[in-house]
Amino acid sequence: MLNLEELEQLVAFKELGTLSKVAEQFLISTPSLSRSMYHLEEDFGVPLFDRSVNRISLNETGERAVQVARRILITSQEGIKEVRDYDQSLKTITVTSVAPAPLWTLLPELTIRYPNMQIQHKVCSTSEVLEAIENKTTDLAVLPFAYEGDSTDCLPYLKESLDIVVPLDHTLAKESTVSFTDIDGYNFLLMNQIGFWNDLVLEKMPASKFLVQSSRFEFDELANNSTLPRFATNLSKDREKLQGKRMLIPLSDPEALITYHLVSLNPDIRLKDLADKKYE
Amino acid sequence: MLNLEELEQLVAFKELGTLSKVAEQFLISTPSLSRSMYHLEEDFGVPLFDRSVNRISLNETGERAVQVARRILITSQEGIKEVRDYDQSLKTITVTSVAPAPLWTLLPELTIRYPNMQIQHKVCSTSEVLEAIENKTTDLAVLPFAYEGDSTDCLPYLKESLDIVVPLDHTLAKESTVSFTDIDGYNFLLMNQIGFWNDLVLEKMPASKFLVQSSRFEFDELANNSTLPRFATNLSKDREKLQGKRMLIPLSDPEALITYHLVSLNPDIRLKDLADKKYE
DNA sequence: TGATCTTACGTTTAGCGTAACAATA
DNA sequence: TATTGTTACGCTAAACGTAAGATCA
Repeated sequence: MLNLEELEQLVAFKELGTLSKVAEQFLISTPSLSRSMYHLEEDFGVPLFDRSVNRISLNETGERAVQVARRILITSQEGIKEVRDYDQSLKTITVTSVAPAPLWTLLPELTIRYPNMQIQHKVCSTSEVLEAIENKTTDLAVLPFAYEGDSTDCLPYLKESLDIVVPLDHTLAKESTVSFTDIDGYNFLLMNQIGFWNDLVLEKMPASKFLVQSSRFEFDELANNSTLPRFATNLSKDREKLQGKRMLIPLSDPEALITYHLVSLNPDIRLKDLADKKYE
Repeated sequence: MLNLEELEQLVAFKELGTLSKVAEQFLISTPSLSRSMYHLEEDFGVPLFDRSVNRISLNETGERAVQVARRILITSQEGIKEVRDYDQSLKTITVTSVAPAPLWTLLPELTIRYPNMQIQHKVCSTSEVLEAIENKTTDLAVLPFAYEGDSTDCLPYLKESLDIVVPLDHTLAKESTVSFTDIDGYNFLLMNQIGFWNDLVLEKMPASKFLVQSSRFEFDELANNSTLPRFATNLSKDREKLQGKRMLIPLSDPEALITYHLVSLNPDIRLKDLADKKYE
């Protein structure tokens, strides 16, 4: 039966050319390696080397055996990785959400309810979340609408409504509500990595330009020290930081009020334990 | 590093269910197997089993590890076979011919010239021989025409011309030559496994029916004890067996006289040593 | 009570390194 | 003469089997 370590030595011999160098690399003696090479010939059942008294080299069959050895070693290494990854996946709950807000309550809840599990989360676009559901590459998904899978577990979780934040002397500041049509054309400050909302405002406000920020710190600095309007929601953490210098105006469009739905792809995670009770 | 024998034991455990049965099959003790299973968990680096005090079973990761183990073992077994086959191919000269006649001289010549090599031969249709050349699955090929490969070694080898053999009182017996058109419609006795000639007569004599024989003995019996016409060539071994009871009539069509060409796909086999000197 | 798995323990053996040797460049 | 591969030999560590123990059906 083949021995994977000897196969590695065979591949190393192909690359280094002499047993001495292989011995150096593997930190073993040359006699040991010499024996390994004989052993390989026994295992394959055919001669793999041309030998003169102090010279050993691969024959044609040996060259082929090196290719075969590489293939077996790769299969083995990938196999180990596959098993380890699978083991890890059993210990990890993966959450994929269209927006960050639902994660603020969901992740702590998961941490408490599954204390032995690692929680992994990701915010991305609606289409990417749907893809993750179809491919079952996530345990838990958060969508801005109900998922119409056959037997897929799906429950409403949270409502979020979009507002705009403008300086008190802004043209729009006198309005009590605005629509996307009203604000289309104004340039907005926009935080990156907010998944779903990104796509929505880009679609609804084609005439606007967005100053997209990836860093929260820089976003906050710009938000407080410029007259550029930005977005907020009923769940925004910085809702109270307006300090009377900014005005909050809700968006009247129905698309600006969405209900997040949880989708569970993992039978071990029951949504009834997680979903807000007011939806029961 | 993984051990292939332990992987086999893992697969066997999946199939047999208990270590005792695996131990029986592998002719080793159960403690040894118990240790192997612990060792596998070390190699993969993750738990593979659920253990109670006198019960061991695969967990989810273990089931996945069994699939991985099967894959590695198959890769390994196929690899060994590949190397052995390759080694064998280096010791074998494969000859693929469109007809048997060229082999009668070619095979003995090869046996003498390459005494350490096994000679393997096969007679098949022209298209199959061409395929073998393209795929390089043969060392030596015999075609009924010259092969127009770029740098491919190709030399003429032998001429063969087709005759028909009829009883003395046959309608055609008075002719000194015949064409395929003349004999189309007559039913013929035909030996199987003559490759190229089969295809030719079937193409040239669409109105004829052929009584195909696979056994040389039965063919000879029918040939001598029926009035059915058959084919022969200038190289036929049974040419002298006519005993005055049958008549040989050559075919006049140019297609009935062909020149066999040797094609070598193996640089170690030089055609100059094999091809008939009269073509030089 | 029989079947199953694990632990403990003594033994065997397979594999390793050192030393020595032969041959090459 | 330095480098390389193989053989010989003694030793170590890994692997094995037997025996014994614990648990479950």
